[in-house]
Amino acid sequence: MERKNTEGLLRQRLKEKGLKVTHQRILVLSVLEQNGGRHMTAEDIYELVAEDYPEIGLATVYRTLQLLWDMQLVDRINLDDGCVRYEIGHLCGGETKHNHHHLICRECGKVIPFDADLLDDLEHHIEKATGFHVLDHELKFYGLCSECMNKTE
Amino acid sequence: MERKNTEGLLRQRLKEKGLKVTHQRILVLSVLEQNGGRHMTAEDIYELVAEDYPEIGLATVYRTLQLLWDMQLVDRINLDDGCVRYEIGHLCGGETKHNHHHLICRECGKVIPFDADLLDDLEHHIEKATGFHVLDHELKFYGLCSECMNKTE
DNA sequence: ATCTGTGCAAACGTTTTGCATCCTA
DNA sequence: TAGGATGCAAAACGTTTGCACAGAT
Repeated sequence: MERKNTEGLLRQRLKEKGLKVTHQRILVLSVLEQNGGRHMTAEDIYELVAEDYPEIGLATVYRTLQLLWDMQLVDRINLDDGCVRYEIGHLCGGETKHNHHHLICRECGKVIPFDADLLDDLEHHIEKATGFHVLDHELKFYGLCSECMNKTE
Repeated sequence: MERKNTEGLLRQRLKEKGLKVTHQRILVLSVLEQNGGRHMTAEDIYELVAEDYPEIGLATVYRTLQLLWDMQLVDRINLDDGCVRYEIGHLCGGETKHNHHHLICRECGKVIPFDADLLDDLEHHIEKATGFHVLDHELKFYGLCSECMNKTE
């Protein structure tokens, strides 16, 4: 599977918009890239970037994540635990083609990733029916995980 | 379409759990029932209940919504605008059988409801493959609405 | 009479903002 | 060197919690 140069993509898009390439922006994206499978909070990212670049501020991380999201370089997920999470964007050529969804247990709160790719048809249908151009989706299932099911019954 | 007596359902479930039937609980559910199509924040609900029952507190609304959600009498939606929203539960026999999803425009933030019912197969597949018992789902599509598409190009 | 539920206000944790300074272009 | 970007601290925001009192069973 082809893998794009994510940093190069960032540089290019910043240039297009007349924005500046800073260490902080490069580092935030690079941390997300190196943690492909994880769903990271701003705080998580802040701590990891701070290992290499201790003078970074949390506010900068928030501002950068917003920017990267606007540019479609990162994906956003909300697991209903009070903070937004980020991961490297599916457009960046990460191995997860963003067909993974989440099963959230109502009882114990566990989050189980689940892969499926039945949404492409639906996206095409939406585009035809409404003129809305779909870029991304977020699908969550709520219910009871097998352990909690057994405990309850 | 059959329509259940939602208040009766609440009374019954409270009794089952040994919890008390209070005006506040009845009123919160009834406001949600009367605003079937809307996605209401705790604040919205608080203000409407307060018209009939001014002494209610916002904390009670939050506690009640949590309770109603635990009992599966209301659905929760997160439209990424910083607050959780609620609507009358699809189990209560509301006319929306909860096959309506949301298209969120990245440009202007508009939220467009969209009906589709292609998720039942996927839910069955999940139950078989993982043992996770699905009760509910939340599906959001992010992209560009037709107006913003035309503006950009 | 008991014990859950409530209202109020304070606390909480995440995210945003104002402003002086820094640094990329 | 000019204007966007940053770090810091304070503010803002939705939501939760502690506690004394009220009210349902």
